[in-house]
Amino acid sequence: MYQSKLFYKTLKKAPKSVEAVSSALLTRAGFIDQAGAGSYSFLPLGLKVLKKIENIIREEMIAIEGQEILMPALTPKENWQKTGRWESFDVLFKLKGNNKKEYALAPTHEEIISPLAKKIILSYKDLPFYLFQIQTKFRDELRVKSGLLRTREFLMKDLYSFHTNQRDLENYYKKVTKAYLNIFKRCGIKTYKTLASGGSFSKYSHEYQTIAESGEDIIYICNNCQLAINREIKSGVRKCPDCNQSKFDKKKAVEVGNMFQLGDKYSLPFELKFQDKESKEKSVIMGCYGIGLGRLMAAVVENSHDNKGIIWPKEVSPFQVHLIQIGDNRKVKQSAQKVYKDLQNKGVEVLYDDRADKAPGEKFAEADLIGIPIRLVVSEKTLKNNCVEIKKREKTKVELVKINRISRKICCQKS
RNA sequence: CGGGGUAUAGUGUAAUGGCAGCACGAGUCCUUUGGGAGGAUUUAUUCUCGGUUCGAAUCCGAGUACCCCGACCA
Repeated sequence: MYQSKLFYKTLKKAPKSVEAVSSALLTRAGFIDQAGAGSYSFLPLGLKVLKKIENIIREEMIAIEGQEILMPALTPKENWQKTGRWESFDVLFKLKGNNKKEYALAPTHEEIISPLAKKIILSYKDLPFYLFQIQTKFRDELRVKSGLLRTREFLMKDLYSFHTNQRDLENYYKKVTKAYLNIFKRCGIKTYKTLASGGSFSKYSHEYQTIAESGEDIIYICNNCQLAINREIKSGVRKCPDCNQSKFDKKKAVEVGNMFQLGDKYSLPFELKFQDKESKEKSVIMGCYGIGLGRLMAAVVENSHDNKGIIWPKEVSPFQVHLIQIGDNRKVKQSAQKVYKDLQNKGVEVLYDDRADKAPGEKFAEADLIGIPIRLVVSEKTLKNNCVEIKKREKTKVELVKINRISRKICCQKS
């Protein structure tokens, strides 16, 4: 991508209404734009990151036999009445269509997926299965917060599992735990599995929390085994339920994912049943598992930045390489072009700062702000030695590499 | 939903009730090219509506938007 063509604009200062570090940096670097309270546009750079996160999640879901589907956001009132959530779900977006027909913009999809599953499940032979989608959710939050961390409209991965019994659910629950840890690791953040309230779903749930100053949750991390406990249930918990120790670190954190054992909570209202081996009718046992993509993206930035800007972890960076051309004479331009084409031909995603009218300082400052992990510089100075300069975003050390070796060097680092 | 705050150029900010200014950005021209470079020049319906006043960015009222704290929160 030629930077001269990229739809973006950087800001030296964040708009004054922006407070959280992640939204300040994402706004300043041209990844997102606020459309209103709790609603954001993702610009080309931001959408690239979001898509990378989406693909990581998709891969990990497929690896645990998840099958991708897509359900509607616009959903009929009757489904929500069946579970009582038309009234009890206080952030439900309700709207009226023609003929006074009422709808909910779905904040989650148990009410949609349960009747869907009912059409497929007849016998124990149809179970288990696992369905997920990556789709926009709507929640009419009483108060939005901290940029992408709490919005009214957000992309969410929601996975639902269907089982014949509790033990099978618990086994799958463990698999999802592993998949979640992979996802967060690949996104470059450390998360803590956190025991939390089940809300309206179940007695307990598990959340995946990452430490962040802008976070709205308080968690207590066990010094011994690293299990965390959400403040919302901590008052009743003196010792770590996993290892029985009682020393904890208290931290502010962002919840990037969660998991619930639903049991038959939604099977009952939707009469989600199957026939077992003895031809007896039983309720399907369900689990649900969510990850907020935009929030995860913001959490990555909360975790990984310095005073100059964002530092993207490799797998979620909008581009792998930021190629900067300094000076505009023919030799520099041709050499930079060649490096750009070589890398592209090898499948490396490159943002190429080809702008002739920008001073070097500005280009470097922008590159630091945008935060692509590898920076290459082609200039008269480097070309004297027939070289390209290479620097990692988080390091200060620069290195010169012969121009004909650079694409190979980058491709080696990739793997 | 309760409480608090803010609203001036694209962004950040100034202006006793008395000429709307500055910095950066952006446009044009020139110079410059290794850490947001320099010069010239251009760039505003002070959120909206109403009121007070000779005169309102400034005071008053209403509205709207956004932010923060709390409550709430799969």
